[in-house]
Amino acid sequence: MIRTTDSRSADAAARALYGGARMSEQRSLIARAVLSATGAFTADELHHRLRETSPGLGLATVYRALAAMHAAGGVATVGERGGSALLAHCVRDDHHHHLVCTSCGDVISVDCPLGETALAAAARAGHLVTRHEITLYGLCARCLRAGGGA
Amino acid sequence: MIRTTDSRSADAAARALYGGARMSEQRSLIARAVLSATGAFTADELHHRLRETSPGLGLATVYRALAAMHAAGGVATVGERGGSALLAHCVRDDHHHHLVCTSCGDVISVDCPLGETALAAAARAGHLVTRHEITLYGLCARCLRAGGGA
DNA sequence: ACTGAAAGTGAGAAGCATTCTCATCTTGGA
DNA sequence: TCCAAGATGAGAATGCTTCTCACTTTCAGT
Repeated sequence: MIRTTDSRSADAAARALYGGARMSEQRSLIARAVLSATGAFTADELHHRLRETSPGLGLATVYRALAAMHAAGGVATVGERGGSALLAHCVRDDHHHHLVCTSCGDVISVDCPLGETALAAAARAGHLVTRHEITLYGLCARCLRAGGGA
Repeated sequence: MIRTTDSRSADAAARALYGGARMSEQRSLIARAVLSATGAFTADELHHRLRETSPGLGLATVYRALAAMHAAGGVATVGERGGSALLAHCVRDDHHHHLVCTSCGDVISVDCPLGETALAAAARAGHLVTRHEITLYGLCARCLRAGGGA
């Protein structure tokens, strides 16, 4: 395997994304691309990015690696863009959601805004909420300052 | 056009779903199926249901009619099931969300649980939330009483 | 280091929901 | 009634994602 500078710590971080499963050179590359990604990405975007340095990498491999990381909690689905799932690197293991910046694509983790009281209306009516999905879109602080609000 | 009992009021209700656009026999049938649906449905489910009485009805026609109703605000996307979009009849024109009963498929409209304070965390960090999507899954009061919680 | 079974890979086919194309009706205002 | 805009049905096309298959790589146990 070709090793680059800082490969040991990068390997450890990459391996962590898969939750300790078997590691291949391709999965390592994919994990590093996920770790170095700024913000959200689609599987296809990640594949294109990786193709620049690894022309032989298959799209199915990217999907499989992302699925493995998803299962291990290393990446999360944070929304959708143009019909494709938007993914992002995520290490928080507590319950939270994501704010996707529609300007730069960056992803900010936010605490779940749904508390006991917020769901009181449903509870009062006798319903039980067992699962919820929240996706937030907006502008991150940087883009907001840069004039995104103009 | 074949007319059934109560067709005049049904027509009016059906027409309203499209927001006053041109009306065809097929669109009328589709709108009535939407109005009589109990809970959420996918485009394909609706098509199958309609096929029983209207064998010639095309799937594309159902998709087009649903898109028209969606644009007019007569139906809303309330979640997803097995890769297909879950739709439901919805007439509330204020901002709200939907609770999909995972047992019977019924859909309950709920007020948006996100208030000013709920988004304070994002605001404090300097971010701006411009759009959000919330999908709630759980059990409706009826299924809960019927032992769904067992 | 060697071995073998389990797991990963690449290419392309397949699956699926949804949209588009096009020739042919319908609709509804003039 | 007339007719242009709009709707329809069948199937092709599209795009995302998953599966298949033959082959290669990984790694625990030796």
